[in-house]
Amino acid sequence: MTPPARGRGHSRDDVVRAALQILDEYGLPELTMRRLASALQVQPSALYWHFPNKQSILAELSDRIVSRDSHGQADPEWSMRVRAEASALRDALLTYRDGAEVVLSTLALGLGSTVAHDRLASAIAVGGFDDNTVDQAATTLLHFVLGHVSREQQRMQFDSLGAVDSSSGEQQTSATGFTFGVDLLVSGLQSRYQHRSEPGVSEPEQAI
Amino acid sequence: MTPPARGRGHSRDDVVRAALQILDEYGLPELTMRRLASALQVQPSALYWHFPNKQSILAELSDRIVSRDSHGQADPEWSMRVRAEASALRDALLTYRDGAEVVLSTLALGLGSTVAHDRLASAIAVGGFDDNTVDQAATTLLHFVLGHVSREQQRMQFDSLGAVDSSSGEQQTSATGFTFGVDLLVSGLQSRYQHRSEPGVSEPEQAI
DNA sequence: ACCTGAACACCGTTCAAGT
DNA sequence: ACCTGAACACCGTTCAAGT
Repeated sequence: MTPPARGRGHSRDDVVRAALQILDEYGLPELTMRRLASALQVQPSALYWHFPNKQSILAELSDRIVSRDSHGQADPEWSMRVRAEASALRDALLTYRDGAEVVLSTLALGLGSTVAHDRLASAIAVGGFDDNTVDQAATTLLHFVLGHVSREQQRMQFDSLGAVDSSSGEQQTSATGFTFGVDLLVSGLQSRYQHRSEPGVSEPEQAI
Repeated sequence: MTPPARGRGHSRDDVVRAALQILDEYGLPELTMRRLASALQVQPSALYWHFPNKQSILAELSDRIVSRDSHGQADPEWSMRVRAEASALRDALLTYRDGAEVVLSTLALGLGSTVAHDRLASAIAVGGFDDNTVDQAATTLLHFVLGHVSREQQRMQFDSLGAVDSSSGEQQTSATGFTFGVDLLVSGLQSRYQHRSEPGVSEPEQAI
């Protein structure tokens, strides 16, 4: 099963991969249906056999960018797990040019999967918080990560055009700011709900 | 001083006010240069005498939306002040349809003023944190507020099209989620830096 | 100071028709 | 199953010229 069915034409996956390449190489504003079509040596209208519209292509890109799993083994400590998950998400977004913007705009339209939110949520859930807290905290953290990386990538693009000083400080400042924000949220969770977990080591407390 | 100089034509301010009205009435996707021009009974090219391009108009809108001051007198307690400032920003964004999106996209392009960030920062600064902490926390909070309200407005728009159940729960859930996120960040600040408060500034601030 | 007229170089999307 | 050809209904922006 999962039949190849490859006659001559392109598959849906070909479209997505070409789109990802244009995105990474030239950025989101250059990712047009016409340009994507010509990269596949096809008429623009041909794309509409594979996808109903441009936004659905962007939603697919968003899912692929975010779904790139990376992290090593999971830390038993929930707060470390949250940090690791947040960093993994940041890394995934940084993998493609304008990655955060793509995910952000897809989210703003209510499209795309919830995998990013869910990954953060399940890490937080290890801390034994109630479902509502887990969901809200995951949403807050997701907003922060997307906003932060979006600005990070914006600055990267800005710097790449006539940067005077692209020396040491910038990336460190970015990563430091990221860590700061994540830690702030983790601290907030710890201080307000720490009393819900037992003082032992790594015990199977969970929400769902 | 501040000469009227009103001959016959429109002022820069006329353009902005017309744009704000289109934004609020029909939403961001309908706010095109051509539509804006026709609302002013003018050719599209006339807009380029007032502004260099569309993005600069959006940046101006962003500033106006965010600059709407509202809050009553300032609470002496820094954490209450932060909550009030965050709520005021949310209210300002909710004043215009797609308000959060406009500000978010302007911020993403590195345009617009920093007044939103600065207001949050000065509220946090009352807590006596070091400059770096103030700046990072303000950025984190700003990202959260923009992300949250953006989703809120997206849902409002979605619900307005064929909503089955627009009854009680929704707005309460939204406002609750907002409060939760702000409180989470405030708690994070309190738990990690409470010991840093300055002796002579105001009064001893206390948590919870 | 403020705008017109006309054009340029694009967009996303639809749809009948082809193979 | 996958694509072409041609069109539709738009965009933002430029620029000489007008008053």
